[in-house]
Amino acid sequence: MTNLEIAALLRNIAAAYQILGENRFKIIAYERAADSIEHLSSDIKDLWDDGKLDDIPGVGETLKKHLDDLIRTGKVSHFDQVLRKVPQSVFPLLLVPGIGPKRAYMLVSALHLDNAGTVVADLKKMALAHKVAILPGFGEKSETDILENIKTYEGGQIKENRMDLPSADAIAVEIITHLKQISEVQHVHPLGSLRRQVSTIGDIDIAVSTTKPEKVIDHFLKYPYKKLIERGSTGASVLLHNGRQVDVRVQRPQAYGAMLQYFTGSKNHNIKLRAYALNKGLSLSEHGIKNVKTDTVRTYETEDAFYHALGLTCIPPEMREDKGEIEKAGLELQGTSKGLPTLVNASDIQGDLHIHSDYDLEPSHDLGRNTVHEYLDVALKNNYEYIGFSDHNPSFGNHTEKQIIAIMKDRKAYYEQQYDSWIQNVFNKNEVNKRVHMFLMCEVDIQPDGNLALPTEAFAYVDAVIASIHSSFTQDKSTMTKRILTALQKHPKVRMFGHPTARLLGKREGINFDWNEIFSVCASKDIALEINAHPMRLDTPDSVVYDAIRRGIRFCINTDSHATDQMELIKYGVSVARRGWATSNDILNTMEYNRFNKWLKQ
DNA sequence: GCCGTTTTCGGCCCGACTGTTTTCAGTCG
Repeated sequence: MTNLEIAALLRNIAAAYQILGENRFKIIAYERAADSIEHLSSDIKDLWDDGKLDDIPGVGETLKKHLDDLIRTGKVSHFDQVLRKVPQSVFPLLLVPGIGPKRAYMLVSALHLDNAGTVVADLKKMALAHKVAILPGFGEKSETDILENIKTYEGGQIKENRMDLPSADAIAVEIITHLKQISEVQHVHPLGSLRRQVSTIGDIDIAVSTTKPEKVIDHFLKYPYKKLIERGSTGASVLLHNGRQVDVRVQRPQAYGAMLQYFTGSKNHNIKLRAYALNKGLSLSEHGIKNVKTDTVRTYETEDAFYHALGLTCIPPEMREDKGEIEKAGLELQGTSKGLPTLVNASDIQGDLHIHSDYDLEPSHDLGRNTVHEYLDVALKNNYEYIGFSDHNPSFGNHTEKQIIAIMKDRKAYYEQQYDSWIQNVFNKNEVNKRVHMFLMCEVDIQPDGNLALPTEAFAYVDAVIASIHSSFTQDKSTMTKRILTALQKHPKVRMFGHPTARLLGKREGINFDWNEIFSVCASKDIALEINAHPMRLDTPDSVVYDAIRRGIRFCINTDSHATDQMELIKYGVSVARRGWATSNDILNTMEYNRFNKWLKQ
């Protein structure tokens, strides 16, 4: 079962409990666990393998046992018992927006919608026949709303169809540009999962500070949208024509800090933070901090001031996932050395080591689209100290070993000649200063048997190799683990493991292997894991980065660019590192040239 | 059912919006 399927199952249990009138905190507990599992950035089976299911926020002894049964046997008898107590046709209805457990149960019972397979279509018929409006608690408006929402439901599940980060950025930039057209907008920030830089984004959340909330909301609603979801005095939500939801929330400038904090989340971070505050007699909301005893609310203009008022240093948004950041932020303010780590920044990056140029070495996979000179120009513009060209190896099937060796030799000569001519073009004689150094690398396929798709002799013509998997993704766990271990130890010039899980977000699940064994070999051979910054990959995943750092593993953040305009995507790789709590010491390509060179060619 | 820098028992994040209601329940984030 996937994380999403398990989350859905737990939500159904929560819904059943709600219908059955169970203790409401038990219901909340199931919902919270479902939320956590849905947003997990690693496969729950990996946590189960390591016996770390109760590391998941909201999963305790009981749920750990149930989940263990579920993963081992595919079923939990306690769950089945609970689910059997309510009509099965309520569950499909829960997927329709605006219909929760209570209303679903009411509709199913009152209208005798007994067929779980057709229940949504049956409800639609009933609504069209005006049989819904007459039910207690329903009315004309709810009947038309239900029809409207069924249409949305039929149009596809928006929730399962999350965006990559650049798509979300593009929408946010458009909305922000629109909002800034009026002078009443003082500050505006994208928040929610986008601000935390989660690997995929559902809704776009935006906060605005203003003294004229009504005017700002009116102006926001002039932006073209398909459907108004809701509108109130504190904000509005719309569905755009592209199917994406945008929530805009407004706040007075003097309380904007609380708004930023509240709207950035994550949900689990906020729940933990509010419980933490409650212990101190303080109640948190998007309006400020209330002293429970005196019932007075203080407002905060900035997030910094908001966290400080709780006795915490301001926690970077990428860390707000309830992984112990609140406790650490408290320690820091007490002056102990065990506070929050100083996260790596995009400006710390000194080079990009995974670049595909248009030099045709008859590779196994796609060529890049720009010339060596064009990439060097961008590297110079980015203030990089070095750049690594890592074209795919020449295809193994179409060449003899001898041919491959010859190709690699020619390639080395070509790159060196290109590099020399670039240096001469860019700098006049007096200024010759090789500010951008070049590494000649190669991204080499890890074959199904763990061999590398580059003859040993050809390694003489590269500085270093990135070993990556591009085929046979479905091998079983032990075969895959052995395959990777073999490849990483095949040649001393293998210095990085490229996009380790080979996942493509929303398209292809990651491959299955034993991370602990890979960590061990990376630690003993000082091999880096790549954080591939391509927004469809973001691989190594952030949760693995977090674990790996605790094992002493270091990383290299690369773009895997196939064109020069992709080099700017490095920022998304930096975000992954930050979400994994990486400092610049954990990221090898923050080192200046001499130190990096020494590491690469050790 | 979860959870602990005053607790292993006794609490549990907080508020907005909507529709159907005359004070609240359901849903959502």
